[in-house]
Amino acid sequence: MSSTDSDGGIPLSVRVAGLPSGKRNGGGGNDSSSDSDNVPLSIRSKRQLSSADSGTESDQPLSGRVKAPRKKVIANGSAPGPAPKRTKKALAPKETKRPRTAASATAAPPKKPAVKSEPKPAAKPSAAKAKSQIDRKPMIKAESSVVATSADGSDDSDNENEEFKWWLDNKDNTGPKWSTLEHFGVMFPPEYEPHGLPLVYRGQKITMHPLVEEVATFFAGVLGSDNAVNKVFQENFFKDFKGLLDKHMDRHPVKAFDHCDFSIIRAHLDDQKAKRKTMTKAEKEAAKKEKQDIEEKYGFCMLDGRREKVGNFRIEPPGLFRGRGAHPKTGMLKTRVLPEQVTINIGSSAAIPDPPPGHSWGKVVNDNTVTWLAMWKENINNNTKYVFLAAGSSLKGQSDMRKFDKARNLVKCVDDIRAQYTKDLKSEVMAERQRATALYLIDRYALRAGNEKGDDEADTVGCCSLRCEHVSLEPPNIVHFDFLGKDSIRYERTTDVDKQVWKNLRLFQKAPKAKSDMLFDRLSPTTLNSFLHTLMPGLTAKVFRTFNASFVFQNQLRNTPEVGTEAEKILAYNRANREVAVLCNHQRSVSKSFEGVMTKIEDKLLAVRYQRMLLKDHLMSIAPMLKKKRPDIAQKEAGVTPKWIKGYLLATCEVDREKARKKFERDNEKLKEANEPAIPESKLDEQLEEIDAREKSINDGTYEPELPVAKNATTDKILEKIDKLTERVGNIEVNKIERDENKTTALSTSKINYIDPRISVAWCKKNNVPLEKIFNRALREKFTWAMDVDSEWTF
DNA sequence: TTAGCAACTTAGCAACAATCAC
DNA sequence: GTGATTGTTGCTAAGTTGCTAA
Repeated sequence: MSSTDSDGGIPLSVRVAGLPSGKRNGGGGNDSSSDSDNVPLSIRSKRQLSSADSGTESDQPLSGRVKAPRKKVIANGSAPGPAPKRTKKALAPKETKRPRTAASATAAPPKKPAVKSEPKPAAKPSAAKAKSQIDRKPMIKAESSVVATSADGSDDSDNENEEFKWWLDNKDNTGPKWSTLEHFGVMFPPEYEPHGLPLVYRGQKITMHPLVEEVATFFAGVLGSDNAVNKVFQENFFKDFKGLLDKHMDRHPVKAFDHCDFSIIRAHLDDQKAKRKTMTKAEKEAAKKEKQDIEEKYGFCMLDGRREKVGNFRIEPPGLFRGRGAHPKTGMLKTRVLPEQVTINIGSSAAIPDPPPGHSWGKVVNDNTVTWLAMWKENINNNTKYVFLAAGSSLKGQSDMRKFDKARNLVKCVDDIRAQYTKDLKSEVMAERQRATALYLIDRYALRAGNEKGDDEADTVGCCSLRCEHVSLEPPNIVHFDFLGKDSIRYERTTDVDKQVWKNLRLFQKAPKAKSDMLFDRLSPTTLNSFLHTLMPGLTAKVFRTFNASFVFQNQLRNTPEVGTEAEKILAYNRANREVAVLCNHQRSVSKSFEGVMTKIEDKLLAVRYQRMLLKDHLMSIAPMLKKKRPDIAQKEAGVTPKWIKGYLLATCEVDREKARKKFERDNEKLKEANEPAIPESKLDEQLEEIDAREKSINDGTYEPELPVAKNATTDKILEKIDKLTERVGNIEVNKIERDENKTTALSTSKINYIDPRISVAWCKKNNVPLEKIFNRALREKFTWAMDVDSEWTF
């Protein structure tokens, strides 16, 4: 099934998206504006209207005039008027006024009271005892729960913990996240080791203070990337770099970025990289062992007595902030995190991990209402960074399962919700009409909620933060979206919408609004989500994305051929996955090697077809009667033209020459090592002459190609070989199509985050496709909880 | 009412590892 | 065995959501 259709090339999933019912749009055709004024509000709408009526301008009756965003009024205390971008107040890093966690010894109790199910120890075990204490605990294999359900036959009986299937417990998840928690803390990046190489400034070599040199080395590391030539990146880097120069180096001459030359340091980095590549086997083994030891120590924790994998146990190393898109802070120095900045969260009876020698932890808390093991604040945006458990852990799994179950609940009430917002599209209350329109877009196009952003962030938007300039309208009901979404990924789509939605969008853009004004000036994710809570417990804008992704996927899987090869079934699976990725606008940049790879695949395809052609021709010459039984034998091979054949054959000559030379060199090197006489050069010359003769015959047109079967092969043997080549052709074609279709679409994001894994498991069971063909190890680990569903399970 | 924050999920990319083709 | 290619993993930025203090 094609992913597009005749009316405008809009992806099918986007237009109709395999909806749970045919009621997606409700009032598609009936949209006279006089209607809208007379539609009786539902009881719910009326109640909302009355509560919303309590005194804000958002509830004014609809009219041509649209008030400027409220925020603007409040911020300036001046008359309403068009505001440019709705922004958060610029945030200066502020001291936290409301600690949510309790420090183990001195801090006040947490605001959100932690449920302490562990008995308080009389005294803290010493840090020195920590390791021995954890070592005594039963160990669970990293992929414990996977082992229990994996098909690889590996041992799954050596530990009772491996049988722990939390998803079979019908426990509500509102209580504490854990009862006991033990871990070794976090791992810090290694200290900087100065190399002593200079920065060259206006031709003058400047040896730097180690703290300055470190930052210069960060910049040398990005040379050659887009960042290095990004003016904002350069400016932000240089500001921080110069600050360090001024602080640590008296009378340095560095004034301007443009005169800084980091190439000596860069050469050193390249050299180091090359050295790492030429490590001996023993060195590689040692490095691997060291990595394993670190992962063994920091990579696991004991959660409620079970050994669970920790995710990002490494503290982020210092470097240059690589904000995406046009981020105003990109290039700024991300400073080194010290243990004193790190808060450790651990069970109250567990041994507190040792901080690095000479340091202490910022805080140690015992908060079992949260899932993080450690946290710190980064200096760029004052954001909190957390150390969480790995994706395959029970905590993450539970959260994932809840997410998909919630989306699945939406299936039951989505028709009512759609009916509700369809009705509200004509509401007399502007706020309601905007909310309904936004909800339509979120539901139909899987848009994100779209929170406000600050001036110190990249200018990206979601549904609620769309500005008039992001939407252009074309009668009667065509909408063109063009904006930068999360990660500054462009969302560009032309589509037909419900007529009332179109009218609403036109109304929301009406003067005096400027292009840079908010499209939904009476709406925010908070108000939208509050409304959604009234329709279904726990419902938020985000749930629609999960719901629609999973639903579209399940519907698209219906295109799986009942009789077909495994490759064809997987192609259908990937196509369904792609529909979802397109719906969610999951893009990736085209790899640099894409064109080359496609050319190679095309060459490979033609080469196999050429082989098949030779066999067909041969068969026709020895058994022409087969033409009736196997008409495919007489069919021409697409693309295998005389011109292509000649070019291909000549290219093989060149390849064979190169091979002969290399083999000759390699063989002689081996002989030299074994102190044996070398093969004379004349042997190579003989081979090359043969190839020359072949090349000549190709050019003459007298070349007799070699058959890919024995000369005396029976017709059955030849047919068998033809069939094998046909299968290869099919596989290469499928591969080619998939690659082309996936050029700019990232399938993995939706697979990891949006598509209910139970749909995939059921599909595999139904179609006899091994799960490992569609879920890699990490996904199988992440989704252990989904493995038990049967082939008939539906979302 | 709203700014600010905590606690999470979602996201693309680059480095690394595994596999493939020769 | 080696280099090329492909798949996987780790990293960390960038979102969403819910809550609370002011």
